[in-house]
Amino acid sequence: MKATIVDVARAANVSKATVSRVINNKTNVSEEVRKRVLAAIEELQFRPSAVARNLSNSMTNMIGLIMPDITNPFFPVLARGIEDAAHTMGYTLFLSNTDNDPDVELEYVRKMAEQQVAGIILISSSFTEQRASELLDFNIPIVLCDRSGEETPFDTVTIDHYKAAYEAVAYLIGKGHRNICHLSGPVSAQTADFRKKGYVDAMNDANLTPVVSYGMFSYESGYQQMNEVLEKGTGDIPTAVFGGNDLIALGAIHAIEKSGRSVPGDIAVIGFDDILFAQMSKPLLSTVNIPAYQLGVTAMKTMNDRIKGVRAKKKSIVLDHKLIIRESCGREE
Amino acid sequence: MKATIVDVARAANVSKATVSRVINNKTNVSEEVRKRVLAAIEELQFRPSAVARNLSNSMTNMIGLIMPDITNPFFPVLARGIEDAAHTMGYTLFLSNTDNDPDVELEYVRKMAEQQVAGIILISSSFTEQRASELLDFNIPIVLCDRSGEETPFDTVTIDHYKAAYEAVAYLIGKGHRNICHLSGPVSAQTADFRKKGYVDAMNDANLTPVVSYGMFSYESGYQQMNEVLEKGTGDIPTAVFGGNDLIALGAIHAIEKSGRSVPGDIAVIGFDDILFAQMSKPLLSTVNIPAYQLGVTAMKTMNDRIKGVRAKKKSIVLDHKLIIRESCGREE
DNA sequence: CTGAAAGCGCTAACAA
DNA sequence: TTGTTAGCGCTTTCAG
Repeated sequence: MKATIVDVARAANVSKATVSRVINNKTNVSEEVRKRVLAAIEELQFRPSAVARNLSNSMTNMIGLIMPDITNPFFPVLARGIEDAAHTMGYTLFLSNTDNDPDVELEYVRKMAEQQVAGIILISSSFTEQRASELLDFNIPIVLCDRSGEETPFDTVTIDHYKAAYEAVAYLIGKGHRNICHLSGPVSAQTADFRKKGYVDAMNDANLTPVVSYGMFSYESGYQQMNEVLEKGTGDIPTAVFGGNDLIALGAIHAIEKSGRSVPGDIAVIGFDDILFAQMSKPLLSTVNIPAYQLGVTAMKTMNDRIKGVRAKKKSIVLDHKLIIRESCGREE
Repeated sequence: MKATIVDVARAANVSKATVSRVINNKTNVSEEVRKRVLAAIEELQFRPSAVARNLSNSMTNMIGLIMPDITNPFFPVLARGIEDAAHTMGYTLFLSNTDNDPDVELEYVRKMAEQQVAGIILISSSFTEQRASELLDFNIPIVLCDRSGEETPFDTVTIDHYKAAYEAVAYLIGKGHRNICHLSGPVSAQTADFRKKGYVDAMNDANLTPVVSYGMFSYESGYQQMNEVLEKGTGDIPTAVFGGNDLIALGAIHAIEKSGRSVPGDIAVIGFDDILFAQMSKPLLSTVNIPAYQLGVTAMKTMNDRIKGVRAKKKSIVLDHKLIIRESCGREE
């Protein structure tokens, strides 16, 4: 059987309270007694039960992280940022994947609420008003990450997807492209939607006609979407493509090259996210860099402030993105 | 304030015990009372505290996952396998990254032990005997994943890194290569070591001279290691390279091509892991496929069996790897 | 079928 | 400075 606080108390010939005091580094314990207790702890290999502490404090140091899919190259970096920050702040992190299924998402929120997590960092794909009110019912700190929404009641840490997309497309337009198509992610995903809007507005502002195709945020989807675009006939073939994320862009490049065309020679391609592989592909992928790690760290900090009651009113943080021009859309002159 | 079991009991006009019975689906509750309680639960939005339950049961349903770095493309898939399995089995998963630091690793084990996790799935870089005995002291189920060791007292789920490496190198030799170098990961990593041994033995068995360089399991490291090899002078330049993992192999390809040589024309390259990018790179990367997802699922199953006490004696599972020939080492004739 | 009561391991007044 | 005593919210005998 594992040693408990009573065992230690007995061994050190003190009360539980005293043992509690020393393991919590309270000052009001005589040096002599403290030593005795410490010795007993060492002796018995005593390790205080977080469960019992949590119950007693009616407060845990666990944070729930709910994200679409850790397997998507963008998320591990984000998760790492969160975990690192959580660790240094003394929290422990729960991981879960929703595959963008709202029901699964809610199930996880429920599960984590039962675990009495101190807070939940949510990377929700589709964030509706109804969902917001459901979440509010849990009465637990939530910070939305990589999803914005002035309209939500929660703290928010994200980048400006709309603006970033607008800039990427504007860049393409600036390079002389008139026929630019957008290979978007799923309609239901908020980020996909924001990026699409940025694309559409950039096109409209330049008096160009937006053309968007919807798919998944994956390499295969990008490949397939691009193939469909390519099959439309010579006249309609774009000179530039804006991918909803890097995976899509990479898949598109594959399709383009397979069709005998070159990137950026025949068709320029630009992605979104700046995942690790964007710096390894051929051609090197031009894309919009999102500070994923920093996003995670910031989200965790925001969460901690919220938990510690540092601030009462909602906070919306928007980190900076950056257009990264590499090879896939033609180098800078 | 959140509703507790007493609130429900009061509202339903029954005792806590009865409420407990219904939330645990015990049979000995009359239909009428059950309904009344259920109504009260719904009414009060009651959600049983896992913390309290855990304390009472002196057993949690949390599993700790300790891995080097979720940011390394191989791990997210593994983690996903574990998480999916954990979820369906009713467990909740803690995530942590050690960066291969044994001290950090131990710190996390300690932390998770305090959290009273039901078990720990450990992907340990360097697994010594001393570490094994330290771990044993925690007296908590541990399954080693992707790390083997007949010599450890723990359950183990892995693939045969040695054999896989041997086969990859033998394949290269079979293709006529005599001068094959190995770009290994860090000496301290067990997997790197096993793979290196497989390489060395394959070379020796063919009366060839092994040449190995050590680095990190990263793209940059592969790039740099390959550059060093290339700088050695024309005579020593290998005709084939075996990368310690895919990232290294990909980095090596970059270095090779940058030096004006071609892959696989001048130098054949083969990697290890079969990460997502191996199927997207140019040339497509030949590599050894590790069933990462399956590894995760199996590890979690093994853990569950252990926790449930299905078996007492140690279990060592070795899953199958598979040599995947794509483009980077020359296509099959 | 239902309730009373003890206890899981720890913390936090309140006394001494 | 140290000990006593209630709980924290739930499960689980043991009676009835």
